[in-house]
Amino acid sequence: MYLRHLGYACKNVTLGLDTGRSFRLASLTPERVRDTVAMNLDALEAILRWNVQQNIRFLRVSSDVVPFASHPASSFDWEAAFAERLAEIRDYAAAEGVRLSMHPGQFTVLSSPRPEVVEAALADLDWQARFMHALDPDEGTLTLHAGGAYGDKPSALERFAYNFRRLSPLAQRMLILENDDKVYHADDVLPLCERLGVPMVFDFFHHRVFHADGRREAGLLDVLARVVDTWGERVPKFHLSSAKEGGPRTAHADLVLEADLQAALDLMAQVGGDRPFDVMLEAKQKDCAVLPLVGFQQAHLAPSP
DNA sequence: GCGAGTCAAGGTAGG
DNA sequence: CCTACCTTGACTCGC
Repeated sequence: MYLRHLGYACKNVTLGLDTGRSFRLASLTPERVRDTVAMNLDALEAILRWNVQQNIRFLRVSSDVVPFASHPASSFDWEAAFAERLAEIRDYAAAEGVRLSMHPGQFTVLSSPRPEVVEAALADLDWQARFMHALDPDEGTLTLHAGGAYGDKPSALERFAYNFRRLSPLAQRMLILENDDKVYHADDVLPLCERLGVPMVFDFFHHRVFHADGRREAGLLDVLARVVDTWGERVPKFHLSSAKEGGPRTAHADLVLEADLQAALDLMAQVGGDRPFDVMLEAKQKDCAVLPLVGFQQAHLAPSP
């Protein structure tokens, strides 16, 4: 397999632009939401144009792009107000072959035993699926973690599966599941993905943090092959970070070491098959982590026929 | 203009 | 029971 796109998340350090500016709930008015969404979409388009100039074609849009979108106190209809603007950006991204994604945050939990938490998560995933569909209907994804364990992981997984089926068809189609660094590792997430027919985004860094002793490396190729299978005809997506030196072992570094990317590419080469995959770099310095690796990425693209 | 206090939301680990 | 951590700063107020 060969690397297609490298991407980064939510904001651009070089340009000083952020797709997820927000404000306090106390300041919530329809006008404030409208102004903020307009600003975030302008930032998104400027970032996309800069990215294309740098040959970067993969970006995560912040889940705050529409502040309080699923909050009961908000009545702003972003779909009606920004239909044309979203279509413009969608057309630009499509013309340039740009892939987009979103990643609902830590509060979006489908496995929770608390009904109000699950209801909020369903509403959250629903609007983000519609937003993602408006921008990247073909390859857009919503990345989610499996949530908490609550002292009984099998029951939590059952709740996840049950609540997954309560999502809108669009949200079900856009959702993908990621292994985390302390509760649901790849061996938990992969069977869930296979059971639900949901693609799995494999996070190399979380996997390494979880298996710090290295003893999981033996079966890793089999896991990766199954991860790729969960994507069917779609292009698989991976997450990669380097460890922050001296920080907590789960912390992301400012940049991504070329050696860490190379290690991931070596593994993927061993998985085999002539098909592409994308890698989202999760690093503090965002675009600055991707830039030095773009040339590296070009060298690993499949040769043109 | 600036520094300090605060922010919608969940969950885990450790004391 | 409480705090720090994931994340993740940056918004908002009061001076």
